[in-house]
Amino acid sequence: MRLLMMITKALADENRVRMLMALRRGELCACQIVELFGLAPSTVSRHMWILRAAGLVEARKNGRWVHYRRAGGEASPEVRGALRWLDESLRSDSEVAADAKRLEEVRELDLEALCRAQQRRKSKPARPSARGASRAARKGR
Amino acid sequence: MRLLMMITKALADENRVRMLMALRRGELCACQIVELFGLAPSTVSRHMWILRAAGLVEARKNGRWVHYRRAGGEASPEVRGALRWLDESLRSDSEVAADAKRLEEVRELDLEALCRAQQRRKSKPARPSARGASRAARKGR
DNA sequence: GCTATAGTTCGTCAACTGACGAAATGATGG
DNA sequence: CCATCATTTCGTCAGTTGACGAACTATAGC
Repeated sequence: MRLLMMITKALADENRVRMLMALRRGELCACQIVELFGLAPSTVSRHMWILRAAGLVEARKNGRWVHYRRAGGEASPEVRGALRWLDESLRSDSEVAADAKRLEEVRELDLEALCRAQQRRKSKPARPSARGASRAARKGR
Repeated sequence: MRLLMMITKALADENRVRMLMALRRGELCACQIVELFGLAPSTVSRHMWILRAAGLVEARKNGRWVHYRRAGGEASPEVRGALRWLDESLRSDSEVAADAKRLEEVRELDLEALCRAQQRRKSKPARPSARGASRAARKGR
């Protein structure tokens, strides 16, 4: 029961379900998921932690990047059953299809370029003339 | 996606999952569910409303009693798939088994007697010598 | 070593959820 | 009608959850 409840709670959030569906075609880097859903990196990290704790996804670290993929054949029957149910239920879902389409575009971007773009977006709201401000502030701890 | 999320949110509570499993062997009256789980009637009512809204259970009103049963063959594929997944995943779950055992005892009780017992439990915490107190208070609105 | 950077952890806040009791509803049976 | 009683609806409260930004960790490359 405990594992099953971890799975149902993990599936009880639309973003997490969409993330699982986005992983259907293969593994994704964290920054690609950030880009696809427009969420903060910390939020995506937390979502992936919940999915991992439930056994629904696995993570592979490669240098600075972390790649997530769905749990495979070695996963528990509960997990495999849940993923099968999702796939069957969302086979022709419009939101999932739209995500898949956007994902194709995201996949074509270079990982390095994608992360740099996110970095730029992060610093834009700050004062444009003070690029080093956040760095200086960090030093003062 | 919308129906699927209603289902996953409905399943994201352990009591609701246990209620669904308790309904596996056939329909149950609301007061039997109250007895089985030791929850307030209003709480059970709310849980059953959520399960009904997700299409997982159906209700049949018979006099003062409401009988709940699982959605059957006419239900959507999402619902049928979810119930099948639950049944497979909890086939040998100890909590579900314990509930089933207690349920056998509850089933043997007469419905009227069961409800009267709940009524008695409700008024016991009040002053023992003032049986009509709650009734009188209700009149004063 | 440093610096930059990809990702995670932590603290916080608003929104949601599950629990209950009180009051309302709706059916039964005088 | 009227009282009774099974169930539902409503209001409230505490606990949980999802979002974010700030700070931290770990890796890569100089």
